[in-house]
Amino acid sequence: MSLLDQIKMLDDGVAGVRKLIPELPAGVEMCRMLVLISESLQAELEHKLRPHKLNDSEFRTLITLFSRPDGTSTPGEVCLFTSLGVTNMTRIADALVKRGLITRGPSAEDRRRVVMQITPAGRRFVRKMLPAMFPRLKHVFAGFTNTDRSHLNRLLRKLAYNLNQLEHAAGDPP
Amino acid sequence: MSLLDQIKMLDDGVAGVRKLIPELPAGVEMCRMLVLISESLQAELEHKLRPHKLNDSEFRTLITLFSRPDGTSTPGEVCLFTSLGVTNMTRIADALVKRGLITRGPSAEDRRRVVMQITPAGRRFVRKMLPAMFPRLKHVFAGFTNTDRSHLNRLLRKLAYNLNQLEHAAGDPP
DNA sequence: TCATTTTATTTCACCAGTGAAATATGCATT
DNA sequence: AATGCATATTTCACTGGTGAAATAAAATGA
Repeated sequence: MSLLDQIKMLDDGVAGVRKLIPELPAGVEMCRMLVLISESLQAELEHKLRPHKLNDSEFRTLITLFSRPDGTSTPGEVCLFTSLGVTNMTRIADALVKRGLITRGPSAEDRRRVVMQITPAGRRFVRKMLPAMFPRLKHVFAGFTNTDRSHLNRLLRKLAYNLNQLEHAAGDPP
Repeated sequence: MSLLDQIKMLDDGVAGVRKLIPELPAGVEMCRMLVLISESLQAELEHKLRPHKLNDSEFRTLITLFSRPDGTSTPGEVCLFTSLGVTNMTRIADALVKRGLITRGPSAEDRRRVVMQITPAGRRFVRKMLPAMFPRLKHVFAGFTNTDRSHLNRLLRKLAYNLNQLEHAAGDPP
């Protein structure tokens, strides 16, 4: 089923609920739509990655190392940038090491730490893969004017701000 | 780490990549931000559900049945509305049956089918749970004017439209 | 210095989603 | 009515994320 079909069914479903519970706030459809769009974006990315036998997590990890000045970082730090859970990092790094895209070894300064470093092959991979994604990425925003873009950016950040408050509020907002 | 922190790290990370690959299109941050927001929304919902020992999938399934005129549907149909995979439906229905929120039995007309029906307890549960979520849901859109809302709605649907085209295009867009 | 606490990574058991294949029924065509 | 195709659900093996606990090294400080 296509994304638009999914959204259609979502709208129908919410309409059905609203008939029974009219107080249902207006934002539900948008929240769910946002989730659907996000899933579709992820799927799009994974689709591009699959032929190379990498998944989103592994790619994000690789890119994070790529973007560091010296191409190195530690599992904990990578997780800060990628929003991945630390516990996954071991497995992800295992996979990248096996593919020869990064190396991993103990840190000299602090022996609790592990340093991950992108290899030349890893750098080549990123430099080849990333640009290959640009056309599709651009198409996602096709027909968006500059003000469209900046509106969307502003509204998403506002949403994030509100959500952030919710995270920190224990119970219901006043 | 809070959502705003995550977005901060995301922005920093993308900036780092852009230094090395300046052609990186403008939309990346927004795409990733969208995913982060979606994850946060999901987490928020699951947080509300956890005390009741239900997860998002189970709740969506329950609400779908709730919204049907006769409170019944089939696994396949529920999946259309919820965007869940059919293969998960067995397990999800198992859980809901065990909790006494739905019943499940063979269909009289078509014996390939299974009919799921929400129980009175299930209806009570929805009627109690849903309104409890409204305050937080409203807070997500706090500070949004009506035009904000309709802009966001329009832009998200436009995004969905573009993504939908990508799904159907085999390779890169022309 | 030695005990305590903090930090970094890993391991493990569990939960949830996925695609491929199995099963079972219905439907259509000969 | 028999064959083959379509539909609906389930099963299964696999992948990936999560929290709690294990491990190990550094930092703190009496």
